[in-house]
Amino acid sequence: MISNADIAKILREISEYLGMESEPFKPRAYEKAAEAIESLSDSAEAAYSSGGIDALKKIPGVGESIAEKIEEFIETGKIKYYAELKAKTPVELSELRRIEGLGPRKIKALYDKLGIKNLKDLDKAIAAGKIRDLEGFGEKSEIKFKKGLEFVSSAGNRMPVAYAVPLVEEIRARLLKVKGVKTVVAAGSYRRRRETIGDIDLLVISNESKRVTDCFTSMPEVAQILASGETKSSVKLKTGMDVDLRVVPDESYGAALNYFTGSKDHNVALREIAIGFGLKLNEYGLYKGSKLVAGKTEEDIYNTLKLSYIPPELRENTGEIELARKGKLPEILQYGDVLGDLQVQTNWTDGAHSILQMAEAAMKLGRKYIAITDHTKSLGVANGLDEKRLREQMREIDAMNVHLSQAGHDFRVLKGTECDILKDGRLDLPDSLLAELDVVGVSVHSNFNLSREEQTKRVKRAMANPHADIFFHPTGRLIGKREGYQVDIDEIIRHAKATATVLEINAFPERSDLSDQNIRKCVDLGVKMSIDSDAHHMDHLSFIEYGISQARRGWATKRDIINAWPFEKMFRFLKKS
DNA sequence: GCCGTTTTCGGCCCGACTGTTTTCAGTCG
Repeated sequence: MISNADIAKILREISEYLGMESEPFKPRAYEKAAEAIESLSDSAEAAYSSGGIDALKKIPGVGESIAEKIEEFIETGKIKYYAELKAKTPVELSELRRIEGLGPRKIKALYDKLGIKNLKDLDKAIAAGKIRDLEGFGEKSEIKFKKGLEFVSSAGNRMPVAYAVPLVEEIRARLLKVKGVKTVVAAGSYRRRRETIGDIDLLVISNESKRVTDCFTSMPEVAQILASGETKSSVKLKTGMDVDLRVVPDESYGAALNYFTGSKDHNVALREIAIGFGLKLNEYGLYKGSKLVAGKTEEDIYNTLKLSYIPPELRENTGEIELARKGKLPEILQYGDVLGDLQVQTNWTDGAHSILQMAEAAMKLGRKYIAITDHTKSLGVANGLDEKRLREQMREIDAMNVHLSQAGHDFRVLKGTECDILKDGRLDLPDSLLAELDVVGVSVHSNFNLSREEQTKRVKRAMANPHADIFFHPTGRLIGKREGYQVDIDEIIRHAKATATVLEINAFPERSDLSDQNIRKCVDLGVKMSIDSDAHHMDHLSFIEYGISQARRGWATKRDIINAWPFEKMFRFLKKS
């Protein structure tokens, strides 16, 4: 089986090989095709097997020639054209490209002149002092590559956006204190709320860029200054994370924010539209000749380009621009739309706090309800509940609701479970007990290594149980720790439709499960979803916000998210099955 | 190599910074 990522990778390598020659436009074409394939929500291989080469050509950026190469790759696992390019310059591209400052042209020069094929060769050449004498290189290049090599091993991998928040806030607070600074905004993938970020992009509004830059590059977290100029500087932190800083004057705020938020593809598409209107868009504004026509706000820029405003979470050039042109962007879920939380654990199992503590914390956040969904008995490590303890917990919750209502709180605690799905797809609690609960979540916590077919069958059986309301964290992945279990998620989504099972958008940062792409599939099919914190601690309840981001990135509207509905409607929907 | 409310041919996003150069190519986002 060939994944979209595999196809994108080989197309991207072709692009880079072409970039080594003086090919002016082909590299861009391959690059564009790679990005399109990568952001496809469906498998290109599946598209090819049902629709042939014509289906491939429907992908934007894929024409006759690239479609043929993808076909060859799917059919034979190889692309001859790629092999020829690689034979000409047999280097480990993906390795060498991780070095800051090494692009296709320099990689080629190093290979041609010193025979450098990989990082090991590069290390040796540096040790022998060979780089500095090379034409087009020098002593500084040698030092830069040496530093680059040090960072490759500790290279900051992408991290869930939530985990970058404290760092971003700290840097923001620091820069805001610099004299002359009006605004500091984190843009880039942070603002687009991608599930993980690879670097941090900060935009500062100030007329005194020198002061800001000095403060920024001398922060204690900085390990290396990668660039430091008039308006732009860039550092690598000791953690391996890159942070870019851009300082612009007030009148360019909207243009700079738009430029710096990206995505790159979205920006390129906007600039092409600007050209169509005889305008030029850059980070300082939208220009007609040398006259500034928009730039103060992002809204101005979109409106001048005859587009409706596009929220940052949608700016990936995956169809949002066409819809904005027609004024038909979906009204995506708003922050604040989620009224309650349908997955919360307590100290009855592996959570840190009591039911009451979690309820009070949720009330403080303005929630109207939470479902207590502790683990079940087969999850021994979490001290999962058996029937007897769950019944005890249910009595406590009933009493608590009476107490809360008497105290005048418009808040409800729902009786629920995160019921383990057993190896054969049966559930860990008897149907008679499940029938008495308000919310039955089901989830996989064991037997991760089943085959794709077996795992899919197992989950489908659990979802088919008439008491199963929500399938929690449907793919089981933990970002940076483990891939999800093997499961046919498309089949699960179809099955969710057929059985009226809700699929969860688990907002716990390292889960972020469903992914935005899977959310969009659910939206397209009309499968309902819930956004839950999976809180094991009071502080986790606010993770809901990241789930909302994820839902927005998946183009979900209020209609798609059951806990954005009024309580009664949500409750009726759960109990319907 | 791709693409079309300006085009089936002739365009292709735009600018900052660095290092190695005496005016610019390469890299990056």
